[in-house]
Formats: sequence, C-alpha cells, structure tokens
Amino acid sequence: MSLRFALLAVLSAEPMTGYDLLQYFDGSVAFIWHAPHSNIYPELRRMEGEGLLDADELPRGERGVKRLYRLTERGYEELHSQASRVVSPARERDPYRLRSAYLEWAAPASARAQLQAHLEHFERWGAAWASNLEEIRGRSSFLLAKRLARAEPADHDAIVAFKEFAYEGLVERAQLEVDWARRGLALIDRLEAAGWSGPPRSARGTDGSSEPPTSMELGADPDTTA
Amino acid sequence: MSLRFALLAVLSAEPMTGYDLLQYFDGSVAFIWHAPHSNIYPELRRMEGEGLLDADELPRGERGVKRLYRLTERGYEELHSQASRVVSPARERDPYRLRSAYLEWAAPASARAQLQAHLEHFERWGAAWASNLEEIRGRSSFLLAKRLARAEPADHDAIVAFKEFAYEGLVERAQLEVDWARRGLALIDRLEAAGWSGPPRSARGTDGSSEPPTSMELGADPDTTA
DNA sequence: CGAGCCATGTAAACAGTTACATGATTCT
DNA sequence: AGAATCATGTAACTGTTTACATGGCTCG
Repeated sequence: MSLRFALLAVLSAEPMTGYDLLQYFDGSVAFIWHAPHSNIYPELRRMEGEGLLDADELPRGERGVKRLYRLTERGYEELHSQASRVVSPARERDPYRLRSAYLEWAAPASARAQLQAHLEHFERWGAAWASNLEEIRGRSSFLLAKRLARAEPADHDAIVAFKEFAYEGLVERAQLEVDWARRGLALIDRLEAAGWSGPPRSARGTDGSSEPPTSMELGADPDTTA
Repeated sequence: MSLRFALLAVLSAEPMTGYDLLQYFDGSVAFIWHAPHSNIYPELRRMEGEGLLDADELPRGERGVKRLYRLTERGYEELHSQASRVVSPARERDPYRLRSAYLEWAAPASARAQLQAHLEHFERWGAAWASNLEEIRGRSSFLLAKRLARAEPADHDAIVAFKEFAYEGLVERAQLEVDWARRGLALIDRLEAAGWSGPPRSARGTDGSSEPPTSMELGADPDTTA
C-alpha cells in the first residue's frame, strides 16, 4: 500500500504521466520511495479502475499518446484515509545488521568491500537527501512548489514542516549508516592486525576441497547512477 | 536470501528444531531478522532438500517427533559464500519517512498516534537490543556461547566483535528513531498551536460528504508482546 | 480434562524484482 | 540514419504475510 500512498501523494501536488512519476520513483531525484516502471504503470491503471484517478489522453507528436493522471475526489479521500491510518511498525528486518553480525564467516577482503559499499551508498544518498532538504527549506523544490500552489496559505507551514521532518530523518539515518560503516572498517583493521584472517578454508578444519571462497562480485552496482 | 543466511548462521552455532529457531525469529528474543513459522519450516525443508542441512528425527513422548537440523559441509560452504558476497545496498524504501512527509493529509490526532506508536516500538526494541548487546559483551548470550564453543579460541574476539558491531548499529538506529519521533510530536504541538487543524473535510473545499476521515485504528499491535 | 505450549505443516494473496517487449519522438 | 529519451506495457519469479489446519505433550 505504500506505493499507492506515494503515488497519491505525488499526484496530489501535480497531475503527471506515469513517466513523470518514474523520475521521482526510479530516477535521480532523491525521492523516498523507490519503484520501477513495471510497478508504477499497472498500479496507476488499477487506481484508475478503482476510481481514485482520472486520466487524460494527450497526443504526443503525430501518433503518440500519453496519459496524464490526476486525483479524483475519491482519490483525495483515499489519501486522507491512508494518511490517517495508524500502521503498527513492522518487526525489524535489517539485512545490513544481519550480515554484519556474521561477518566472521566472510573473507576479510569481502567484509571490507561490503562495508565500503554500504558507506558509499549512504554517502551518496545522504548527500542527495540533504540537497533535497535544502530545496524544501527554500521552498524551491518543484513538487513542493506545486503542492503549495494548490493549498491554503494557512497550511503552507505545516506542509513544508512535515517534508523537512521526513528528509531530516533520512539525512540523519544516512549519517548514522556512514558512521557505522566507518567503525566497521576500523574494526576489521584492528581484527586483522590482531591476527584474524577469516574463516577456515573448510567447515571445521576437515577441509572439503571447496572452490576458493573469496568469490566477491563487486561493481555493477545499479546504484552508481548518481 | 536473507532468511536462508540467518538460518544458516543460527544453526552454525547450534543444531535446532524449527520450533527452536522460531524463538529467535518470531519470539521475544531480540534477534535481527523476523520470520513467522510459515516462512521457516518450508525453508528448512528446502535447504534440507538442497543438501545444506541434515535432520535427525527425535522422538517426543510416545507418538510425537521433532526434527533437529544441523549444517552439512555444503551448508557451511553456503554460509561462507553468502557471507562473502557483496550485495549492493537496496534503493531506499522507508515507509516511516514516506508517511511522515505527507502527514499534512492526516488528522492531527492520528498523526500524533502514528508517531507515538513509532516511538514506543523503537523504545521497546531499542531496550531489547541493548540488553542483547550486554549479553554479547558478557559472552553470556546462549547462541554466542554455543558458537564460541565450536570455534577456535583465536577467532573468539572477531566473533564477538562483529555481533557487538551489529547490535550497536541496531541500538543506535533505535535511538535515532526515538529522537526523531519525539521531534515529530513536538512539531505537531507547534503546528497545532499555530492553528493547523489537519486537512480540509473534502478535497478542495468543495465538500463531497465523505465519512469522517478520523478513522484511526489504534491498539491490537502484534508487537505489544514485549 | 482443559489450557497452554510444543511442533509442523499448507495455501492464497500480496508485494516487489527482473526480464521481455514494443514503439514513438527528438536531437545530432 | 542512429542514439538517446519518451512512453507504456506484460510475465515469470521470488519473497512475505495472513489465514487455515492439525495434533501431541505437560501441568494443574
């Protein structure tokens, strides 16, 4: 339901095509929720079918068409009702902490590579969120400006404040992850200096002739598109 | 694959039944990865089928049986190889930040209730992780003690250090969430004092006679089992 | 003998990822 | 003419949640 909420929220600021939405959800604009096009287009159709959205078919050049979606009255109601629903937080499921707890089973080089990737990921995203936060504070973010243009002036402060609040949370989280990863890298340095050299070649000394366990596949990070 | 990794990691410390594992994954023991039994039992069978686990069928009373799982040589290899794989961090998808960014659409009372629930969730889990961290540092955690008993003494420091590192990350994250939620509650106080009273009854003043949008469903949090 | 815990499953529905596919428009 | 970008879909697969289901054991 989060995708639906996110789509309603963005479309409440400005009518858009699926492709426009894609720039926020899959593109370089540092938005909170990621989704690929194969996720967005069908959901838009579904929401249209449920009467939450209306679409205008606009011509594009000679033969092309594109569909511009906007919220219906029922769409706004759905947005209200979803925003007001208290969802109980999900039980924790943190793949980074999980993997880090058992890094003893990894070769030191790949333990390091993992933390390095973590570090870079959150450095990049932290910077993107921070810059988004600045745009929110300056009220110069495109989406925010559109949203404000449609809202009562009396509500402007609240609208801005909640976005600030959200992006502050993201920036702080990114900072935490960066600090944590750095501490992890320092930890590996210390452990290696103290003689740790990764797991035994085989399960329990009894060597089973498996292939070299140092098979780390770096690079090809789809995330490197910053 | 995280579930598989987590199961391998726990079973590497000590052979267990599915039910035992459930205490870590679904129970009160503050473990990092949550999974319900309907998730765990089939995965154990699958891993057994793939030769990663062996099971002993143990009698329970007269008629009952239970299956005690332990890693095979191939299971240890899989654990090595998964631990050494560098997975690129997933694009962000943070439902809390997403919802908070659009809290302007919620009634103030339910905005408050959401942040309150967030606060309590992370207070509870933060405390659980902190106490787990203490047990790790004292090497008195059951699982850790079992793990150490099977490992080379030379590796003990690394094994403990990585678990400390992971749980420190969890505790810090929980603290961040608690602070963030508190700031959000204070923000709502300020906004309400300044006259904010939630979204208009209808989309754009044109009132469409929808049911009262203050339908927040509190309580019944399955999480309250702390 | 009933409540509560031990123990283990299946199945339907939903969410999300990856791959497969197509075609128009615009810029160089 | 070809590349990049605009624009939109479908399908297979994987992972997760929720609900449905069953039965033995232990203690009071």
